[in-house]
Amino acid sequence: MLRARTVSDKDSRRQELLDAALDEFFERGFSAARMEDIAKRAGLSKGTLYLYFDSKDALFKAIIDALATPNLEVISAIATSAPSFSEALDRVAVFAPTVIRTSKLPRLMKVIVGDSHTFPEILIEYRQNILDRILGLFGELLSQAKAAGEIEVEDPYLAARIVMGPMLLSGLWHALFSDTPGGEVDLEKLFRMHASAMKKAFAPVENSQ
Amino acid sequence: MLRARTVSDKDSRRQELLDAALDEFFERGFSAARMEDIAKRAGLSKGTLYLYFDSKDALFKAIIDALATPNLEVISAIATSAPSFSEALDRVAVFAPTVIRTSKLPRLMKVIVGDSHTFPEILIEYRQNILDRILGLFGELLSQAKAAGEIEVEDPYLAARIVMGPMLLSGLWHALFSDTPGGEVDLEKLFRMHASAMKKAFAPVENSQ
Amino acid sequence: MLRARTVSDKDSRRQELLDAALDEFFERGFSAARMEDIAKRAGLSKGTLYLYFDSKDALFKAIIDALATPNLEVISAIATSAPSFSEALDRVAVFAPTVIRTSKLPRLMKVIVGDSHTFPEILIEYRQNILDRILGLFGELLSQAKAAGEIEVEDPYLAARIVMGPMLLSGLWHALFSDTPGGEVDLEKLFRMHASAMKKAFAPVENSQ
Amino acid sequence: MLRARTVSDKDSRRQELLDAALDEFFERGFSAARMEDIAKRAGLSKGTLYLYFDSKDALFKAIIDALATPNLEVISAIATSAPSFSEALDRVAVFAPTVIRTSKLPRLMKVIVGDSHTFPEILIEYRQNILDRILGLFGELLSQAKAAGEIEVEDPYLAARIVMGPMLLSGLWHALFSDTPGGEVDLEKLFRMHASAMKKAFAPVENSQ
DNA sequence: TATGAATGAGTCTTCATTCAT
DNA sequence: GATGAATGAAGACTCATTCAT
Repeated sequence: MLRARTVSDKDSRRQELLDAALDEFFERGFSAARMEDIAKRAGLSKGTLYLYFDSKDALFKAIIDALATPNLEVISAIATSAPSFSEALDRVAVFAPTVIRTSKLPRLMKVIVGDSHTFPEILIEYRQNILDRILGLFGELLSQAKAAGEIEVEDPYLAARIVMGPMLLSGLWHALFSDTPGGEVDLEKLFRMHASAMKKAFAPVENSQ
Repeated sequence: MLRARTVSDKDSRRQELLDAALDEFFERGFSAARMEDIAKRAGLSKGTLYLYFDSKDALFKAIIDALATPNLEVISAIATSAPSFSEALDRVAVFAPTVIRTSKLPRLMKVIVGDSHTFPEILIEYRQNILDRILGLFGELLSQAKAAGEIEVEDPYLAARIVMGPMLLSGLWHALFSDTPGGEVDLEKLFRMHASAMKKAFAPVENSQ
Repeated sequence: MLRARTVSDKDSRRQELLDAALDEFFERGFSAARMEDIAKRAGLSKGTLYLYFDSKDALFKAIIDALATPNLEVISAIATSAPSFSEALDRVAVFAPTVIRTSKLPRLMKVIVGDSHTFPEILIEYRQNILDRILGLFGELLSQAKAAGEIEVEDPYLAARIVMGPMLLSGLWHALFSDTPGGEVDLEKLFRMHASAMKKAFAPVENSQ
Repeated sequence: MLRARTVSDKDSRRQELLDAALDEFFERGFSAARMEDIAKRAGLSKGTLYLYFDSKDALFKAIIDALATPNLEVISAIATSAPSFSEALDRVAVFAPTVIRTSKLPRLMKVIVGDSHTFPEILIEYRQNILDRILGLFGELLSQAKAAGEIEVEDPYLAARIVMGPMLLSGLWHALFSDTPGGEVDLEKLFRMHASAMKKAFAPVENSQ
């Protein structure tokens, strides 16, 4: 392989390694993934991989770091920019299928679920920094919608789990089964139904006298 | 260790090994789990473990076999015995927290998600025999409720994923985080809200003239 | 298995175990042979085998002991009872094919060649007590025939190796190849030719003027 | 250990490993030989051995492959280049002692006899490709000599076994006993006698009127 | 920087041997 | 005496990591 001379060369090579690693971790699991395979997948040799990451552990952590924040931001953008709960659900219905199909998020979810045990402290950190944040955003959204009289809900932060549940299910399902016969799901239709269902689920009770 | 002489001795020892294995696979992942640790957790030696299971692979498959069907049946019982969709949701609200807290199902879910790659064929089989079945049961339930005019829903079998989503989320969450500070969730409240939300989500539109 | 009550019961059971062990050692080699398989082959359990032989090593040694002397005696009988070298060869021609085909000798030869390294001291002992003895008997036979003017030979004890060579070859060949296609040898014909060839090989030079 | 960088470095290291493996297989038998000992004997570590051979099995097969053909060729050269049976025997008398004392052939013979059971298919192949070929060469030699009136023999291809027998005996004997007291054999003398004995054994009957 | 040869700790699996029943 | 469950030492093989080139 040619040498990476410039800083941006190094950055892009680093990124290729992260991508390759996520793929291998996803396909084989952290323990079973081989450093040499990761390097090869990125078109490099085993030794070179170690110029970029000190260890397999470091590689794992780097993946989490590299993906957690951006993903959080995307989701955050959807949740916070929407003027209403209803509008947020519509945006989810539009974006979720694409995110599930094209982003690394579903693969990352699978890796985190599957290999979390390797670094318990990372798992806790991840939950606090990412998952709690995301649930908090949706909880906040519901909370504000409730305050605005848009919806009626007992505990907005718990309700966020009801809203997010189908997304997790769809993401993991896609990661695990999308390429097996009978494993395809019509995500567009599903999330259209999801938006509509959630709107009705939390709609204020009509007291129309 | 005392000797297992009778058939039932051997059965119970086999069961202890399966339990120990699920725990180890759950805590460390299939690859990283050590046969010796599994044996020790069951109070036996490495060699003895091999009297009961031919290999690590066989142990993994035995876990799936031993747990898949019973779990399917429990869920099936809830879904099919209910006289209505509404009643089924109420039952889920009652049982789900207990199942999530006390059964092996959440740990099994985590293991299957995390180590699915080890035996791709098992994963597919599991999806077809268990997951598709469960989703199918709920889909059927929704379908019948729709036919009975109890609910209004575009695609009952897709809607089943909306209903199941929060269960998966709660199960995995419990498996991963229930023992970490801040990871507890009020499952009773959550599933009460879930039942109520789902009832409203698919309630027929009131045409109140 | 029924208990061996009488002394002769025990003897015959011991013999069955020795036979089974020779078979397994022959088929798998000493290292790879499993005590359990030996026991099963004799219709007994692993534990019972240890009532008769203290260890795998002891079993190996017992085989040598049990077979070495009788075999030596049979050969000795042929070599010493013959009134002449010529007559001895004729008897070999008659007996060798049967011995090769039906006795344990060829299998024993293979085991000794193959697993001798396990017990170097046994190998040396075996050479001295059995092989040197057999070669010595034939050497003696040749020596006497030379003294009697029946044959002409430079070194009778070395010549014995020329006479014995084809027997070893045929024995090992039979042990290794007799049951594979194309591995059969017409032993009767071979040893008839052998007898005739050896008679001529060592015949005194005719100085018939 | 220094690194093998060039192709020829790797070739020679491979050869060292083959030599070490033959030694270990010869001394301990295939089953009992330890990969680590083989590696150490070649001055390498266990892991490095696996860079050159995929498995213990592969190592065994590689030994056969590496030695079978060259040995066949040497023998073939002696057998086919001789102008007469008599001349061939004289050449054998010259070469056999050296081959037995210095080549790997006797050790290989012992390994093949002793560990044949490990790979039955290799054994059959070896018999067909090497042993049958060698016996065939000598058979052919005898056959031509017979046609030329040099010798008189009923079945030249069977007679080859009579000629070869002492070579096998001497080879195995040397491999097993040459380094034990009393195990030395005067090979030069033996093969001189062998040549002379075989010439006489198959000499045409003098019909001297 | 980049490479891949070398290493050895770590893990699955086998099996001789023991011993409770 | 007979059995086979239990044990743990031993060995094949893998792979993260190092480092000479």
